[in-house]
Amino acid sequence: MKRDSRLSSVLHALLHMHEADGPMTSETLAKCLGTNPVVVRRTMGLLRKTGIVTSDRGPAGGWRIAADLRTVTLRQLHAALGEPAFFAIGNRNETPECLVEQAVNAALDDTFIKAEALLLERFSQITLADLAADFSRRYAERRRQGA
Amino acid sequence: MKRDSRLSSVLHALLHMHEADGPMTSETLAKCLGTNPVVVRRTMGLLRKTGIVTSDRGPAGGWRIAADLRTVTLRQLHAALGEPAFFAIGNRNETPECLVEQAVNAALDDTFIKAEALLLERFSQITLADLAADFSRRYAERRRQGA
DNA sequence: TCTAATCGTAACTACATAAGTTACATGAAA
DNA sequence: TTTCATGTAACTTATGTAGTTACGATTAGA
Repeated sequence: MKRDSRLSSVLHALLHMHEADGPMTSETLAKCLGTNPVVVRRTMGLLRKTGIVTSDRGPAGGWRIAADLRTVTLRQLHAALGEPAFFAIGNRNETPECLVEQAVNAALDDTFIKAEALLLERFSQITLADLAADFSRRYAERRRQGA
Repeated sequence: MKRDSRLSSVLHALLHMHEADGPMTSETLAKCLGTNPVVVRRTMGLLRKTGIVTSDRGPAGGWRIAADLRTVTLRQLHAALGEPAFFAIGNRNETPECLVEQAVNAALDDTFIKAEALLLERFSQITLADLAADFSRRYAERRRQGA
């Protein structure tokens, strides 16, 4: 099963945009991510709808961050992407008549609901500013080691 | 992305086998699950490899549970199925050069590793006997309510 | 106004994987 | 020997992200 890597992609893109002076084009971002400009536009377009980024056409156009990094959480980004499913495992039938299957679903649902709550909770606590700070630490560390 | 429902399926099948007197055929199990006998054989075959069930060919053949329900956990069943991925979301690139992407991966990995640990922990605490008992409660409840 | 840069988007292909299906070989019981 | 049942290969279907091609729309600047 192919994994959805859009959250990873937009985080990567947003941090590069944060480091950049002006707007970044889909072309440039695509090179950073190792993908295609159309994929970038398609995915970033979802963030534009919620006001996290803006885009401008024409020469000197491109993508810019439109929000304070301290206020944008991973949870908001996940929501902006349409809240894709976290889990690759699920029930065979969500509303079964069979009592056996109801017992099975109850056990699995209980577990997955708790795991999803944990994920959402953590996602709501991590901001873009946190990631930017972590990048800065890694950058300083690499320079310190002369790499 | 299509969800893997094999764990749900084998749990459903195992509880029906537990309730049954003798062995159950792939045909019968397929009807319980609303699927195809070949799918049943393919999936149950994975459990046979780890000794959780046995199968016999010929007339009066079929599938039987070969383990004590109190000793079989959801974690063991997940392992028997080949430890399919829990998450439908992942990193774009698992071993990036880019420091930005490393920071992104670190944040996501930290969250997903903790969630996976929670899932495995809970799965290791739930046995087939627990599910069978829950089914019995539901069954008694339905009878009590005259349904 | 013309040109080039850039996004917006439709339409199609590629890919991965569980599930479903068909077909047939293998083996066991009566 | 017949029948029932599993074992398994091979193929199709379903689903959704990712990748690609193509082209229209918009904008800055000469």
